[in-house]
Amino acid sequence: MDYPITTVARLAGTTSRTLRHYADVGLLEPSRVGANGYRFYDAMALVRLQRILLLRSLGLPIPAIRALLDDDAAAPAAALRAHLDHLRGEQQRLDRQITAVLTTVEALERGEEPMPEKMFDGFDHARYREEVEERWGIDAYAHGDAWWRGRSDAEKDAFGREAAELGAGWIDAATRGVPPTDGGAQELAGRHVAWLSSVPGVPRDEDGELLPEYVRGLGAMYVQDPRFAVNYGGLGGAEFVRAALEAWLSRSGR
Amino acid sequence: MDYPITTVARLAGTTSRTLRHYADVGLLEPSRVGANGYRFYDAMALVRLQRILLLRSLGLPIPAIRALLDDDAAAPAAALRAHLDHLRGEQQRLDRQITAVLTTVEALERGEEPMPEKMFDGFDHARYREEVEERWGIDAYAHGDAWWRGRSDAEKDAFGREAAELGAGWIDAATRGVPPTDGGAQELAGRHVAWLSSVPGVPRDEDGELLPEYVRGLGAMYVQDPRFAVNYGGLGGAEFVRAALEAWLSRSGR
DNA sequence: CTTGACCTTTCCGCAGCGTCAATTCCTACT
DNA sequence: AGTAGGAATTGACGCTGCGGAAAGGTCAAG
Repeated sequence: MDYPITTVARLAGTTSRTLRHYADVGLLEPSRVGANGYRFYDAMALVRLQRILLLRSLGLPIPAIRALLDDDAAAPAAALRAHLDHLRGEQQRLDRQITAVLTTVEALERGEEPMPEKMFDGFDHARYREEVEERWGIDAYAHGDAWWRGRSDAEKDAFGREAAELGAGWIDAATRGVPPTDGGAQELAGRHVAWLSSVPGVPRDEDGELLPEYVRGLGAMYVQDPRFAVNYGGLGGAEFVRAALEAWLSRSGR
Repeated sequence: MDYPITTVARLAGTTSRTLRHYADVGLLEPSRVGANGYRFYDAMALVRLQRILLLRSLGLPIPAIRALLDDDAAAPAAALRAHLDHLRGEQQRLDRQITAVLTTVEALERGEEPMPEKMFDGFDHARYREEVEERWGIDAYAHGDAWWRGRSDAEKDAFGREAAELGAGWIDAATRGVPPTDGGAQELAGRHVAWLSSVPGVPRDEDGELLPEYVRGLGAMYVQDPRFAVNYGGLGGAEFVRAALEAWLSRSGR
């Protein structure tokens, strides 16, 4: 007792194309193939199909399903838990992406320029000040604009160039796969802080050192706001920068 | 002043292949192409690249980015809000999938059969009873097993056949795109309730009618548990069934 | 015998690049 | 000038899970 392909497809709520595909990838063979090449499926095949469709509705990839169904020693619960971890990872990624889109949309609707204007800048001036002041409540850049306009073109260029070099260095370090505590990354962190420190008006302690809170706040901002993250190769790069800055702070006695 | 492709890729935290791909799909053309075919990018191209990478890091598809950057009349905020809706939809889908995987994993670890055993059944007996009792606290199937074992093979077959026909009908209705309040769907709902009602031991009121709470609970269970949803073509089908049952209940005076 | 429904295989398409492969180009060193 | 080596180029295939179209067999009914 077996049934032709369309009947099976209707019964199981899928398509004949899918059934052929499953046969192609060795996931579900028809129980019988007529002399004319027609495929037929019996009860056992239907049970297997139900299982396949269940697992696919849970999002498992086809090779995982094959392993689960074919390997007698396979532990379904363990496989599903692993899949669950993967799904949770996706969920977190989505969450972060949503907040990133949201901050960008809100900035846009406040009338801010959402995208970098100055090449190699990585340090868009007005934007930077507004963000820092609004979000972190720090009176940085009180005289920022005046300072910037007071620089010579060569000085502006040098500042921008260092920004670009830092960006490229961070991107390189982040994609090389070394930990943020790595020597190279820590050197970058030092340079980054020095670069920040070259700006007058940023918040400092009595010794003239940047406030660690300020550096931490910037790190958080790099991660949260894609308009900054883009300067470090995207979200992953920004997270690397934040971690490296954090490590640098704790290593240099906060 | 322009830069070769690898330099630009490193600066922007991407790859030369990606830049070529963007040129292929008309998203970012190099500002200059040497006589030898080499690509070079100037400051304007870099700015555009930064914007592209920012938008991609937000998850926007390439055609949307092209529309945003090329169409002067495009409203970036609106596009991003639309994208946000899409992301939220994905998030909800993920949430539901995660709970589905979780219920399956938990059932598995309680030692239950996670997958359908009886073809055309859609009504696995022991499972059904356990689920209903455990989850909905209803003393259904008090005599269920005895009743089932007492049936003749022909009766079992008829019961299973009706289950299969209902399943196929639901799948068909759900994929046809009609609303759950549609006449055909409502007729299915009626048949479904009658089918459920043919089982002794299910909870009823004084008139012998199924308790609406019981029907509602089953509808919720079809949606939440993929082991049931699979009988209705997956999550979407199960949601259709739940909605149709709900509508049927309210139309038949609760 | 023809129609029409259902079946077959085969191949392109999709999103966004990664990853060869084969080839050419530029720079630097001898 | 020759040559090695690094960097660039253009194809073209691969991946995921099928959808869909083309071109053609099969089968029951009229």
